[in-house]
Amino acid sequence: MRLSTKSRYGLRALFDMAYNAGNLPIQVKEISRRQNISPRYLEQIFQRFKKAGILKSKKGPQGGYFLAKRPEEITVQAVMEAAEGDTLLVACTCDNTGEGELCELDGNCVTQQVWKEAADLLHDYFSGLNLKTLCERGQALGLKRESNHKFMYYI
Amino acid sequence: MRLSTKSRYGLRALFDMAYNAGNLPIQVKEISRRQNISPRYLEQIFQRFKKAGILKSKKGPQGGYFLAKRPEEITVQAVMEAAEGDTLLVACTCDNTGEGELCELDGNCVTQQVWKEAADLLHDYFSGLNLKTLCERGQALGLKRESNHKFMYYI
DNA sequence: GTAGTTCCTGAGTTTGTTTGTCAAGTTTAT
DNA sequence: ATAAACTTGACAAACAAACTCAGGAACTAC
Repeated sequence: MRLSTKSRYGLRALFDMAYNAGNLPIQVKEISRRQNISPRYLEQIFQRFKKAGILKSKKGPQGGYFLAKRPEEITVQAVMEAAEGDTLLVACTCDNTGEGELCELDGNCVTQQVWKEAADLLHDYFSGLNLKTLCERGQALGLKRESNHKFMYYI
Repeated sequence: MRLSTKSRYGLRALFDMAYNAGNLPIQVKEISRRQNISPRYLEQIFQRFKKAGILKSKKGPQGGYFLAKRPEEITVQAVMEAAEGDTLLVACTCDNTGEGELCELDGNCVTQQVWKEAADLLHDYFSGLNLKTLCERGQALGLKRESNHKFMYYI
């Protein structure tokens, strides 16, 4: 039950954007440098976020990605769903490959309840968190913002 | 974030044992038939449970696996840890491959908090459930027990 | 038209799942 | 006692899926 890197990297990257960039387009290159994530891989993750309506993009110089909504409108739950794709939070409603019926027939699926309740637990928790929440936490922790980073290297 | 089949199959199998077999040794073959799980794979999972002190085994005819403790002493949490091995519940305390320090340096790990809290949530939930709990649930659902199943095929 | 980006497709590597083979131990029947 | 049948135990090969990364095409600003 490992959390995929898509979620971990993805959330870290989005937090980074909300915390450091605000609304401005920022390049994958920048984020990957700050967060130490493979740029190419991060691009893929961002594609998912784009399809999910979390990010928008702009090509060309001065281009990059930027948040499609306000930070408080982007929940961690939405990020998870976009990143993991299958939207299976904990994974099993006992229908892995159409074996769902069999589970019902057997009736032996108390475990299904367990996974369902666990998934709900996570769902509720993740739904209560959004990028704004995370930014506030970051500020509470005293995390440094790397603002105007673009210009630092041009002088 | 998919729950590995080791956990799903494993818990289902253990529940099956507690519910149907009681203390008697039961064969992998039987469980895999009832639960529709690949027998060889289930054996591997049971080896983990054996090492974790959840199951014991007996070879030869009339042999099989049986619970090493009473059902109420086997928590779902313990099953998860035994099945998943790495004991990583949600996976990331940000030290995937010794990159932990880097996360601290960056200080950009608000996400670490999030995963930690989510993991704790699951840990608490799973620790509150055990095989006896599940059996009671099964009974409440009116699941049929397949008792004396051995003899049914010998007449 | 040139440089800086995102976007699309694919390939290599790892991990998870399944199946196969044979050895070791136990019970039962002869 | 001895053989036969049954069951776990250990190892490894085959198969599938997912993770990770790379190359080049498409687009946009200047």
